[in-house]
Amino acid sequence: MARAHINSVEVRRPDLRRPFPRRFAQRLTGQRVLALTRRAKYLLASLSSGETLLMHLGMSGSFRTERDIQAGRLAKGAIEHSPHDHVVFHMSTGRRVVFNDPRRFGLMDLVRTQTLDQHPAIKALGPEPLSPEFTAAALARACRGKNTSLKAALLDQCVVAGLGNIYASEALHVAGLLPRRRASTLATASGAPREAAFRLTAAIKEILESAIARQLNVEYRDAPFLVYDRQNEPCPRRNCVGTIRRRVQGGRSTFYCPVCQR
DNA sequence: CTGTGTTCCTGTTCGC
DNA sequence: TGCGAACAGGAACACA
Repeated sequence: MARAHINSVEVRRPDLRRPFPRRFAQRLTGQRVLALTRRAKYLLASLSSGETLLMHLGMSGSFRTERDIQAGRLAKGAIEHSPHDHVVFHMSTGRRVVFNDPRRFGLMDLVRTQTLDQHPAIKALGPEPLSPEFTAAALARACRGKNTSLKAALLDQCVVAGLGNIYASEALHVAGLLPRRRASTLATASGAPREAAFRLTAAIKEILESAIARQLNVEYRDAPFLVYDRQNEPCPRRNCVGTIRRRVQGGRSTFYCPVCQR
């Protein structure tokens, strides 16, 4: 849990995907970070001011921390820095937290912690996939009557929060479901979950848990995916003779096995 | 309202 | 080697 103070903040450009909120640096300066949490793909730092710093990495964003070497006697502007280091938090611990984002699809906003749930980016989010609330029944309900594909439904953050393009393909493969299958086929006419909904819910939980475990283990961090980025390779499922295909769906690459996914 | 396509931006990789 | 095209892990927005 974080307890450091933000001594100062450098904001090196006026915007990322959207403008920084007004008086951004001033509102952060001197604040203590009470907690660092997450909702879907949003990082949340709750501050002693009663505001929460809401951050999103977009596609190319990242944070790093390093020892905060003070400018000292160097002239202002004499320090070289990466053109994509857009925000630097100077912390009371003597370290700095640097936000780097070449494509600038990231996002930072400040919202009152009390009304965080009303924030437009947060309020429409569906259940966390690893929470007990994310069940086959919940998934079926969210997909009931949806004319769109399963792949699109999984990327819809209202249906389930936090799945991205890679793990949508991975989960559909584990569940044995075709990405283009209609989302509505997860539910019966009355909205009850069909077997496919149970399989997909379990597959999502399984794929995310193993992904997290992998990220926690340096040795396996770069292990290959099951189907993502593996077009023309043999299907990894035991006894399946299929070949992984790639197709563009809703403008995003989708990978699947046409033999074992139905 | 629902579903699909476009757009934001820059870096890397691929094919000629 | 150089060059342009295609593509990249996200989500807001415009539009049919």
